[in-house]
Amino acid sequence: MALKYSRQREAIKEFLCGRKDHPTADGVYMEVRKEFPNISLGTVYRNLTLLADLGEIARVNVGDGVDHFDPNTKLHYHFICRECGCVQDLDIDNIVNINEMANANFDGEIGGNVTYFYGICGKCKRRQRS
Amino acid sequence: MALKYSRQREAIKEFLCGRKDHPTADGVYMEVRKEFPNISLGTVYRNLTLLADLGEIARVNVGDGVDHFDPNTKLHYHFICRECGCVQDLDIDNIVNINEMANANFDGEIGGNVTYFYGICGKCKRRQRS
DNA sequence: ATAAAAATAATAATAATTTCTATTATTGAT
DNA sequence: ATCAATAATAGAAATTATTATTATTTTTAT
Repeated sequence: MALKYSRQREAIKEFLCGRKDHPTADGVYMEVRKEFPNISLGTVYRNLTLLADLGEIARVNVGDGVDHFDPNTKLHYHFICRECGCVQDLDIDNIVNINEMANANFDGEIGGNVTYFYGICGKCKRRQRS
Repeated sequence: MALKYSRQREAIKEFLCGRKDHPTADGVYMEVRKEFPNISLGTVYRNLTLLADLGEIARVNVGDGVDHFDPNTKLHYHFICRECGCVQDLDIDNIVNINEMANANFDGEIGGNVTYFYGICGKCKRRQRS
C-alpha cells in the first residue's frame, strides 16, 4: 500500500514537532481538532502508529498505561512526575554497555532496553514547600 | 480494614510463588480457576493489587500493555521476547548510580527508574534457524 | 453461636486502543 | 481536466485490560 499524502497526518506531525511535552494520542486529538474539527480519534491513532512505524516519531512508554509520542527519535531518556504526570527529557549520556552487560550469560539476544526515570518534577517540588 | 484471610488470596500467592514466568492477571486467573472454579477475575485483580501494595509480590511493567506479576520483590531486571512475549529474569548487577547520573542538572528529584530489556529469547532464536 | 467487617462472585463500568465500513481524498494515467 | 484505483478518513462499534458496584458469603473476634 503506497502511502498517500493526507493533511490530517501532516497536521498531526506538525503539531507534535512543535511540542516537547510528549503528548498522548488524546492530547494530539484535542489540539489537532482545532484545525480539523471532525478529525476522528481513530485517525489520530492510526497516523501516530504509522509515523512511529516509519521512524518519524517515537512512541514512549512511561509506565502510566498511556502511550506518549515524541518528535525526537534520537535515543534519550525520559522522566515522569509521579505528582502531575508530566513527561520531560533528561540530559544524560547514554547508559553505556548496559545491553552487553545484560547479554553476558543470557541465552537469547538482547536487542535493546527501555529505561525511564520517575520522581517529582521541579514545579511540583516547589509547590509542595508552600 | 483489618485484612482477613481468604483461601482465594492464599491460592493466588501460592500459585505465583511457584512460577518464574511472570504471569499476567489473566494467566493467574486461568490457573487458580482450576482449584477455585468460580473465582472471579475481579478477585484475582484485587488480590494481586493488594499483595503488590503489601510488598509481597511485585507488579512488573514490560511495555506490552499488560501488567505482569513477580513473586521476587528484590531489585532485578527483566527481559521480554519480542517474538513470543515471554518474560525472563536477567542475571546482571544493578546498574550503578544511574539515578545520580540522571539527577545531575535536573530540576526536580529522581526517585527511581524502570529498566527492562527486549530482544529475542533463546527458544525463539533457535526456532528461527530451522 | 453470633454479629460486624471484610472478601467474594457476578456484573457493569471505564479507559485506551483497534477494527469495521461506507464515504472522501489523493494520485497516476489518460 | 477527467477518471479510475486505492489509500485515508469519519464515525461508530468492538476489544482489551482493568476498576467499581452490589448483593451475598466468609472470616474472625466476642
